[in-house]
Amino acid sequence: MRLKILNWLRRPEDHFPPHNVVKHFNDGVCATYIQEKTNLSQSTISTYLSMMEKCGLLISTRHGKWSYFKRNEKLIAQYANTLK
Amino acid sequence: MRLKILNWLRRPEDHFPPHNVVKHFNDGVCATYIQEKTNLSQSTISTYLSMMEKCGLLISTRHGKWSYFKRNEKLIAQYANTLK
DNA sequence: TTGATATATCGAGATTTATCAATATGTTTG
DNA sequence: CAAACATATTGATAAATCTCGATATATCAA
Repeated sequence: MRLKILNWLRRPEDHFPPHNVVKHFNDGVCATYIQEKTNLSQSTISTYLSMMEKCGLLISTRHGKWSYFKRNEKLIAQYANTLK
Repeated sequence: MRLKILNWLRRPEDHFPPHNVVKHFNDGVCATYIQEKTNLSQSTISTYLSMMEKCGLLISTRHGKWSYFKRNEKLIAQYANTLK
């Protein structure tokens, strides 16, 4: 599921509805949208996203009550390279 | 540990002693050497290696009583690419 | 300030994984 | 063939992971 999330976040506009307040995906996608798309519980997604941030795979930005998550391309590229 | 094994098998001559009967690494490295290097039990390594073969990550060749394992570069490249 | 909404944390159960010892099977060699 | 050696399979346990519901915390909006 976390790999899927990483994939969706490559091009958020292809996988998520537009945000209502922040009118772009510059900081990624809000946790709620990700939760809805995965059908996992809110607590699970919250944990996943913060784990992934701690790992360096994601970058999170808080805008008011929402947390947005986007890929940390630099780190992801490094991971992928290590594996390769 | 399995990632380590995959790494060692990139250049067996850098990580394993030479084979006594089969005088090359053309088919990879025998299970015993891998087991010794990992310090995992024989049964664990046997299971790991056959899992990895089933996954397509390794190719195994039996020469007499020995089983040799080498990387399946084609499949590995595909995996790495998918992840990337 | 309060209620509503978004996210975070905690504690727990079910499932999966890592790993072993014991044993079985296969292969060579004297 | 029998002993010796290499590998495979089985059954088991401890640890890790997945995932949840309940609850806590943070933030906005009226």
